Amino acid sequence: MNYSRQREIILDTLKANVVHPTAEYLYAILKSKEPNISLATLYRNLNQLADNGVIKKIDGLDTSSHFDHNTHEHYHFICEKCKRVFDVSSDVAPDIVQKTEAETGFLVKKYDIVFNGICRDCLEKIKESN
Amino acid sequence: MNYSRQREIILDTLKANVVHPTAEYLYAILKSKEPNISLATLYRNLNQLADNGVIKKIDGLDTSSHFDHNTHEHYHFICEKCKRVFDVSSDVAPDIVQKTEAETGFLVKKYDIVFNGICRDCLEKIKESN
DNA sequence: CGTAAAATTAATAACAATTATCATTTTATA
DNA sequence: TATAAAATGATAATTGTTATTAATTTTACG
Repeated sequence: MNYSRQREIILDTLKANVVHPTAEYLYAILKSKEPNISLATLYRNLNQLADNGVIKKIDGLDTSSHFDHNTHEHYHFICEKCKRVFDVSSDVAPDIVQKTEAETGFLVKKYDIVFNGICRDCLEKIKESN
Repeated sequence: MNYSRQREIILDTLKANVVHPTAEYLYAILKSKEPNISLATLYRNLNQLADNGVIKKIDGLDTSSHFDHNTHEHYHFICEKCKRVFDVSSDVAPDIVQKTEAETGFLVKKYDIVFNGICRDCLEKIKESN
């Protein structure tokens, strides 16, 4: 991977985001910093960064991929009401890779856990309106 | 959900499949039984069956959704070599929903675990060729 | 430094998977 | 059996993403 100004800006922008943005969301922000950046450049670099383990690509949350600068082991929860994505600690599934490899005899290279449901804020709102 | 001949055939075909087919794969099989069936009908019914909990939609394995007639709690593994999809027992992550709800205060409605790696057969083949 | 090879870019065409539309047909039930 | 709701087939449209290409930028090295 050679240096590229665009990739640096993409990574910086992702790091500055507490959310787990989609490419489309990131693109809107990037456009204001770097008006000539191309959507293809964004996708190319996000995939490249993910392939090199610098960031993480999250699939299965909704129709598009999301991207996460936090590469520490953790999972994700998407709220069906507000659509926000939250982190879930890896404590909820201890030793899952070792257990899976032991059970199957397969080699696990990567894995992900995705939860769907209602977040605490939205649960509160529902409770209030009743 | 009213009865429909096409939906019955779709469900029967899915049940007869040990694999976890994509819509495209299923469509090829269906065509031979029911030549006039439409791809839109297939997608419509797969989503409908999944929404009603009759089958399960698996996302995040590869670029397309896969469908599973087995609705018992279990996870999936896709081999990056042979592309086959395998079941993984729910034992590898005991009480994950309760733990997640306790940790987050969120309501978990559904979740899925997807593993990527190399299956035992492909590991053997790699070992042999060395 | 200068320059050639390799990597990256912007722009956009192309693609694959899925969903929407709509006129017609099938199903449930009064 | 008449009628309203549900489902269908055909296909257009949409969405998210990747491929192509000519131009530009970056890197390696003489």
